[in-house]
Amino acid sequence: MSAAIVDPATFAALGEPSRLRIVELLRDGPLSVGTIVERLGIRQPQVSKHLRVLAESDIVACEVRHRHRIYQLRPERFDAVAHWVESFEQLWETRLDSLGTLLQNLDTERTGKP
Amino acid sequence: MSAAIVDPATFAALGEPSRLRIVELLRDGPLSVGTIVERLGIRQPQVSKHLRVLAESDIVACEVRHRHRIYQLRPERFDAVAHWVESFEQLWETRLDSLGTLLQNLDTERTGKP
DNA sequence: ACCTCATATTCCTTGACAAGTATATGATGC
DNA sequence: GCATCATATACTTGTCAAGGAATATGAGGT
Repeated sequence: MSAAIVDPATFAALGEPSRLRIVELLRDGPLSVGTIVERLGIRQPQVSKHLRVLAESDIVACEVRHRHRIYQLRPERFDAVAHWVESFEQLWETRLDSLGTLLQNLDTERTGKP
Repeated sequence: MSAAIVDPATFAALGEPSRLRIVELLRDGPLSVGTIVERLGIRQPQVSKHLRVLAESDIVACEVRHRHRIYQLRPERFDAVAHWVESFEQLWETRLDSLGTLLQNLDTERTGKP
């Protein structure tokens, strides 16, 4: 149980700004497509498309409710990501000094963009 | 402290398969570019480019070590992701039955990809 | 100064993906 | 059955990012 694997597609799905907004909206509870549309100010087709991507990554699930389609987050993927991150954090402590002061004051002025 | 925000760019960076592989390689410790190249079998220029993206997202840090450049993971982003995920997981328990059996046996045969 | 190793950068091409618009589906009520 | 509401899909277009190949940079050693 050392590895902790996560499908890159999960991250890719969350990497799109609008999709991340949708996910954060759904954190507070299930919502219909129409509600998401009006809350985020994105057009309905794009919302549907984004939800499709999220559904294909098993990040959300859909339930048909009367006339509406209610989308909700699925815990499994979040658990997977949680475990994945944990598998990294365990090592910070373990390795705090294993390589000495390899990176001590790493301010590393990073790559200047034009 | 309710929100827990993560830059979508962080997820986007991790969403690229090769980049995720690099990150997982680095989980076991800092590595030089050349080592990553030979371990993953990706060409050097792409590795450098991927590392650039990861560095711009503050996922990795670079240290010049003699002739080599040693890349290492930076804990901060992982902490951020960890908190972000936690902000979701706290709600699963809270809401376990709030909508009844909304998603019970959700096997949802998802959209068949070719 | 030159050569070489290690890595970064540029240019090019190609494929993926998101937004926009229009249209299709599908259930519901009349 | 027809109209309508809610949502999904199709098609087009523009943009951006990844891979490939070649080249540039830059530090070390001699």
